[in-house]
Amino acid sequence: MDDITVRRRLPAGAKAEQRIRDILRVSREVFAELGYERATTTEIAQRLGISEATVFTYFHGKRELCARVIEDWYDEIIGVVEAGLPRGQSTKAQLEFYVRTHLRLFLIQGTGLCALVLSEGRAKGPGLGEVFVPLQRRYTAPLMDLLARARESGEIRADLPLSLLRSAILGPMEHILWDAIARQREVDIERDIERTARDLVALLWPALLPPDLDTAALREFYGEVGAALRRAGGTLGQP
Amino acid sequence: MDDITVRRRLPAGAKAEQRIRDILRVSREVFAELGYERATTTEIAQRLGISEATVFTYFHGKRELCARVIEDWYDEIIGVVEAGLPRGQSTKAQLEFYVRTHLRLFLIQGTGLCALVLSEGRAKGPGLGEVFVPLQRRYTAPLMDLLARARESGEIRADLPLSLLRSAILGPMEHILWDAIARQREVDIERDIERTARDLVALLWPALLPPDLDTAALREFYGEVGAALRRAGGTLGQP
Amino acid sequence: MDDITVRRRLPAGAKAEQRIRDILRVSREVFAELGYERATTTEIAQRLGISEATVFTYFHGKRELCARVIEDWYDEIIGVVEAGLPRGQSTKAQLEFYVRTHLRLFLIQGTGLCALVLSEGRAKGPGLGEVFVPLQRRYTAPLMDLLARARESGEIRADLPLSLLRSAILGPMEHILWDAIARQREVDIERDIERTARDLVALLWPALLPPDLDTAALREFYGEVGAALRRAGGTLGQP
Amino acid sequence: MDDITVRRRLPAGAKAEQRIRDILRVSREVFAELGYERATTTEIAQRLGISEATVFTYFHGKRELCARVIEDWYDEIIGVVEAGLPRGQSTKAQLEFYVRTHLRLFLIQGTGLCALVLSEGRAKGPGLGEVFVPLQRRYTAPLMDLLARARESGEIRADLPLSLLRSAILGPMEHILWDAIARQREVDIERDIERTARDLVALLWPALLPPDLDTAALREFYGEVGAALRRAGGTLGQP
DNA sequence: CATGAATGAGACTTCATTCAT
DNA sequence: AATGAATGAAGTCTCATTCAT
Repeated sequence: MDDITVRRRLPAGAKAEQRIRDILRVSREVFAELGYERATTTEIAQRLGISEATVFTYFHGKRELCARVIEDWYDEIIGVVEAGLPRGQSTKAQLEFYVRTHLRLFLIQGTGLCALVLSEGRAKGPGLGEVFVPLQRRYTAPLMDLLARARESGEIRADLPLSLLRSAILGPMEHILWDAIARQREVDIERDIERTARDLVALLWPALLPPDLDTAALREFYGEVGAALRRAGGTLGQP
Repeated sequence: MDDITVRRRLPAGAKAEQRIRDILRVSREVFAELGYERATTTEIAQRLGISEATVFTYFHGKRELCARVIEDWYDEIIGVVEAGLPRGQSTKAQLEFYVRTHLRLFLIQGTGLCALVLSEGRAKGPGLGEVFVPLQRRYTAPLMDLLARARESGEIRADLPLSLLRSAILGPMEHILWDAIARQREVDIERDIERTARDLVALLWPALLPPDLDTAALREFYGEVGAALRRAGGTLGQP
Repeated sequence: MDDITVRRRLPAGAKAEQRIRDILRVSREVFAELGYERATTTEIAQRLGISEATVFTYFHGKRELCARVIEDWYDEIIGVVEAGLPRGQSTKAQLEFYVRTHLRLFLIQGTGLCALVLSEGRAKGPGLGEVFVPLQRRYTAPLMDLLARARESGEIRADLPLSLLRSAILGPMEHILWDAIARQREVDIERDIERTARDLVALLWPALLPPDLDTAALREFYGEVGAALRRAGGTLGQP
Repeated sequence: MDDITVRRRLPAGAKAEQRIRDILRVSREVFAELGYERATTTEIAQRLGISEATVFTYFHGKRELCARVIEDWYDEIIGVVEAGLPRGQSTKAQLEFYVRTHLRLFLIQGTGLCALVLSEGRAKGPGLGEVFVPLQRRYTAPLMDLLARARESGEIRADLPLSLLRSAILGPMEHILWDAIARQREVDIERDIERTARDLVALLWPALLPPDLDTAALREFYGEVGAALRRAGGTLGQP
């Protein structure tokens, strides 16, 4: 549609890349603070101490710029999660990591961006909407994988759609974040995040477990494993 | 402040009330579709087939109009919930009603408005923010009451803050809605809503119950052993 | 020009006249307070507690209304001056009356109208300008007559254009009024007016007198008249 | 207050300064012709053959633009007067210079601006009023100084407030200007100004001198007797 | 490459005025 | 006669975007 118009080639090179990084960094701030519509190219250029025209030298327009900001932000989050997820540990531990990491990343700078995504993701007209779907998919992929594996092994319940489980985890997180923003409490974030993440997983964990396991069966299993452990302990020493 | 100028008296009659209703109805649509900034008074007037000036005859400005739209929408939701909540039935049944009602109201038209509230509620400067706080409180009041009563009677857990429980219920709902919007599947909504509401409560219900510490610990142990076994299985083959 | 458009007939009758008087009274206030452009038909109607449309039932438009307001105001002033001017007394006394009367009429309500005339009288486009010239002439006529008579009798100087003398009297009056408005001192107006009028005439009077009369000749004349008076006094008694 | 939004940095260069001068020049014309309210940014832009937006690139709004126009105009007048006032010469000569200079400056372009100041200086609300008070003071300062010095030396009368003397000089000037505008006679301005200035000072000068009480009283007596004689003459015939 | 400068398009808003009732 | 209701026309102002230098 629009792409009939000829687009000038954007600059490239080491210096150019630094420029681009700077513009993206500041744009992220501005879009996060003000949202897409209220953010202005003027503001971005001014915070950088450069001319507005320069911004347009490196990006084809406000929309593209914003799209890049959001993509980069997603990439960052996805990268941190994929790099740090303690795959060796228990599902619950991985879940806690996931929640904690997200809360931290969002609270530090991401709430505005979160709002940005939420509100711009739905624009009807010539909005940013198209950009989001694949990003959203990549973004939730680690969590979906985690849940899928846990379900295959029977560790978590299989009687409900995975997407519902995902919503039950991401939803509260977002809600908590909005609440935090609304209340402007930015004090003692670190501590709060730790505790909130632990509390939230503690709260949700029972919801994820298979509902049909009988306490009696559990006890029996517990007893048997204990006995096996004790027997092995005679040979191997305490684990 | 600057309002030395006298404002035209608003029309008030049977016809006028119909006009106001019409304008509000269409404005709700437009704001919901486009958000505050992208929505234009021109669009609203055009959809109604009236002059823009007429809109300003009934509302003092875009902001006031939007505020009214949001207030009315909240009022609607609050009204429906308060009127229909089956207080005589079990907590779980009430919760199901609450979830079902919200999903329905939001899906029918409210998602855009939801986005509106979410994104405008945080606007700096002379935004709509001030309007929202009390509305938000009234809006969550029925749920908070429900939870508080259930907690006093020992029916649900008391070891975590109520606000967390609230987030664990409202959050997933919003997330589900966003998901639905993003996917544009508006087919078979009625059936979906019924099932989704039932599923969601089924999912969350165990999370709300007081943690039977024994059972919980057992379940966790069970899960962890299973996981360890699987991990080892990768190396050793099935035992 | 504009008068090609058909004008509806205006209402007439006793009731109608009262209406017209009311509208004119309030319009005068509003125009005086706000000036032509900032005054609105809305404001006028609202202060009267009537509908805007009613104003247009009695006047063809804002412009005509304002023109009537100004005409009536001029008529008032002219009437008061013509009725009260003490023609039997000395020129100086008449001048004092003229100045005092104007200061009072303007200060009580006229300053806004004065501003109105001053600023609207000069509008290039489709302004009110045409209305003013004849009014201005009628308005200054009493003063011009007074000066003309005094000049014919040799009482005041004949070496300068009458229009200059007129400016030397009206100009300071307006300047004093502007000053008073600017300073917002509306305290003790009555007393101030009295004194200011006396002072101003005292100041200007020497300027009006013929400059060439020799003090010596005056003294001689004085002596002769005095002698004549004394002689007559012997027959007639003290005057 | 609401100025959270960042304002575009104003251009600043040689070209920019020329632009600013052009805009100010034309704006002065337009405001002078039409007054603040009737003047439009559209008109200003059109006369310059530029886009309206360009005007707003250099000035933050109509009000600021108008304020600048008036300030510049005051500065011009003040500058010319202060630079040219022949302080070495007689008080009367200085007064003549002052009057002549003002008449010239005002007649050439200033009458509209004079009206602007007069009518906008009194606007309620967030008008231009605040700008004027200090300007007005600087503007009248040279005249006030001149009068004060002359009074100290006993050259002019001390029995009336200085402000009255000032009004007696500035007032007629303004009145003469209004008159000139109203009559649209812009022919032979130079010659007219010279003569009018000389005449006006000739007229007012006696008013400023200390009242030689004897002479003044005599003149008054003379005038009154003459008047009485004339009046009686109407009845009695010439004596 | 960077930018100063300009602008088209469009937003919200006001208000005198008309007309059917 | 009075008015409720509607509106055309116009005004101020913003901002993403372009282009010559």
